[in-house]
Amino acid sequence: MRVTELAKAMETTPDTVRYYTRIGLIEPTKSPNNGYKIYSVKVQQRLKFILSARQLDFSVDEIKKILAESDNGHTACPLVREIVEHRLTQTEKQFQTTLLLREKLKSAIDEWQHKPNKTPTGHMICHLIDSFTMN
Amino acid sequence: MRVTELAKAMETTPDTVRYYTRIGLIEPTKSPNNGYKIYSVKVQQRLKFILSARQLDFSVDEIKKILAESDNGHTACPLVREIVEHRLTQTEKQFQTTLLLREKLKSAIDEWQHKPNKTPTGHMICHLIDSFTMN
DNA sequence: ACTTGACCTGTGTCTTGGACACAGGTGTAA
DNA sequence: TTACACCTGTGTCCAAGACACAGGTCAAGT
Repeated sequence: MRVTELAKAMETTPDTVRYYTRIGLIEPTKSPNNGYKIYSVKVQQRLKFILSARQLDFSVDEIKKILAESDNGHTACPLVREIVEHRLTQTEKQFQTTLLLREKLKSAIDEWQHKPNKTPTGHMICHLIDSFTMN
Repeated sequence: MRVTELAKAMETTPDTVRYYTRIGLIEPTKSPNNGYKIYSVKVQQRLKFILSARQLDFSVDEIKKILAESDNGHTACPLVREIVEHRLTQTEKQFQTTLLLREKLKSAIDEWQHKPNKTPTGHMICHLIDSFTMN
């Protein structure tokens, strides 16, 4: 398979496949006649794994480590468990941050509803934001 | 004021001040003797505005546009209203995404609890992830 | 055989918002 | 004077691809 073909089969983009190839996560062979990259079924399975891990928001670097472990014949499971735990705590934080931002934005919109537009003065750029200072 | 002094006064980092300076959001003058950048009170107010907008997750590029409008003597308020609306819808999406990810991670951890660690085989890298396919 | 044109290829560069590294300058104390 | 802590500007780096681009491929049409 060539890059676009593989991308379609795995429901991702050619650029993503190229990127993973570029950083050495997957290793195609070179077609001798035109130099195009050729991906085997084995590589396709590997890509599937990578994409699944990405769905769980594993970083590419983390995935690289997992694959390295696996390539050496060792269990990657403990590492995977560790990463997923870490990612959950991070996601919780992210969740709180997003929640807070949402509230900020809502209350800004709310607060600005009955305020007029103003021309900037020397010491004020936009009174909406200038007067909207939160913690 | 010099860079670190300004950063401390505005509760941000010198690197942030340098960055905004580098991209032209704020314009210090040069000290003639040592070439250091000197920030006026006017610039400090401008930086305060920028940081406030960043708190609402405005992008630096959006802020640049707002400042440009204001620098030309026009109201930036309509633009600000537009951006904040847009940012809210984006944040809502982000919120849903984070929510979904959190659930995924939780159910992964849950599901993996009673599964053993396994050594990789030729067609399997980590059975935890390999068997965890969602939507 | 030739040509058109659509699609495909690899490689190089760009993105965000700063963080970090680094060589050298400044300033105060001894 | 020297030592040393701190400060400075500039250059580079980060993640995870997206995008641009010059050139290659291939089937259809002539």
